[in-house]
Amino acid sequence: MAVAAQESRLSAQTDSLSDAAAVPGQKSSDCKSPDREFPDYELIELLFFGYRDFVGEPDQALAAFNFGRAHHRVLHFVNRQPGLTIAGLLDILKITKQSLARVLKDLIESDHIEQRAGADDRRQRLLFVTPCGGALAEQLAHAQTRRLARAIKAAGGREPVAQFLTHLIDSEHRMQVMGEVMGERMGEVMSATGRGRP
Amino acid sequence: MAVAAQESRLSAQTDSLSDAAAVPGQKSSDCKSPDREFPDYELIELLFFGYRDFVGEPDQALAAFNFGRAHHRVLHFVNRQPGLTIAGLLDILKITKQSLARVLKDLIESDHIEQRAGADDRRQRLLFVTPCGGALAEQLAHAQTRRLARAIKAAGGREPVAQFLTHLIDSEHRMQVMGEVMGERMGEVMSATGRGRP
DNA sequence: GTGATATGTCAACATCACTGACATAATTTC
DNA sequence: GAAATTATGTCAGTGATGTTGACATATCAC
Repeated sequence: MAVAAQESRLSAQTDSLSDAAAVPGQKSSDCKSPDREFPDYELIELLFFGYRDFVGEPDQALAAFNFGRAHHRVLHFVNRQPGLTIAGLLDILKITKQSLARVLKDLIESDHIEQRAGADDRRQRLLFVTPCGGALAEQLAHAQTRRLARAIKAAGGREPVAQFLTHLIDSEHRMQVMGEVMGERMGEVMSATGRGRP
Repeated sequence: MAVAAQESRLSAQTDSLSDAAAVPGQKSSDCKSPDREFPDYELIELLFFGYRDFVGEPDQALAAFNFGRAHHRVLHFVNRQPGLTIAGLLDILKITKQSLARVLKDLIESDHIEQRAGADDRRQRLLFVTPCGGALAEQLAHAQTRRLARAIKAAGGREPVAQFLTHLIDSEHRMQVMGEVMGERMGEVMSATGRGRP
């Protein structure tokens, strides 16, 4: 009703902002100009909803311990990279020392993670999961793996999915991330006190 | 498209084989216990890092407006579903009225979103993006679309990715989400005052 | 010994989520 | 037409997670 007329008026003014503001119908799906591609709203939203459920499942399980998503991330990476240092963890998570300290304190007090002084550098606090923490980390990872397996099956293969996710990462970070994700493959056999990330 | 579907179906059979062989870059191929599968840490982490960068880019752009991720989500869905109601938005975002009220207030005061009384039910506040808000929403969506396009290219096709993300969603929610994501496709031609979500 | 490094900690603050309670207006129902 | 229901607004309080900046301590490296 009055709405369409209003928008027409408004869009007439904002001609300079042209394409973006040539709004009335929001877009023109009929004209598929190659220079001005229509946003891929579908995938944007599927990624939103998919990720939400993906992390929502662990979130629920962690709520029983009064843990949140931040605890999960710390527990996950310490489980993955035994002997990880504080600095290493900060570099992976890209959060501040204080944010980490809070959740790490919880995890240590609840006996899910333990610290040991570094063998070579005794300033460092090497982080390890306890049996209890390792079990929890694995349990959560298994649930997520089951979900991933289902999704991979629907996708028709794991490799396209891995490629997709890898290239969702900023190209500047990609190599660093790959190193972290794949790290265990290379330096698998290490002494427990050896560094997780040299 | 049809090609992708065919490929999915065809490769579905060989997947169990290829995956079983390809995935376990993680664990060694020595012990492949079927009951106790090794967690897919790689994908879990790629999803974490990939999603972080995917939402990180909009986050940066929104910081200039003193907006956060919550503002982005609201702006996105209102842009996508013109005439969306408060209740509809709450149902999509799965947050509380208060959480929504805060960011919505910001978006309305900054002239990115506007409200109008419902035509049939005047209790409802139908939400619309302003030209300004629509432009911002589109700009952000375009940046994310470029990133997705790159990742899709690496994956070798869009359909597997869409399937993967769709099946990452809890099966109980999937249909509802599909309805929201695909909604615009079906009820494309609507008057501006028509409901976004009947 | 001096300076850099790894970590711990404190105070203060912002964002985004939550709960519960209550108010208002419009619609629906009987 | 009164009563119940619905859609929304709003207030007060809380919690989780992130931020900055400053400062303390132990250890290493030269």
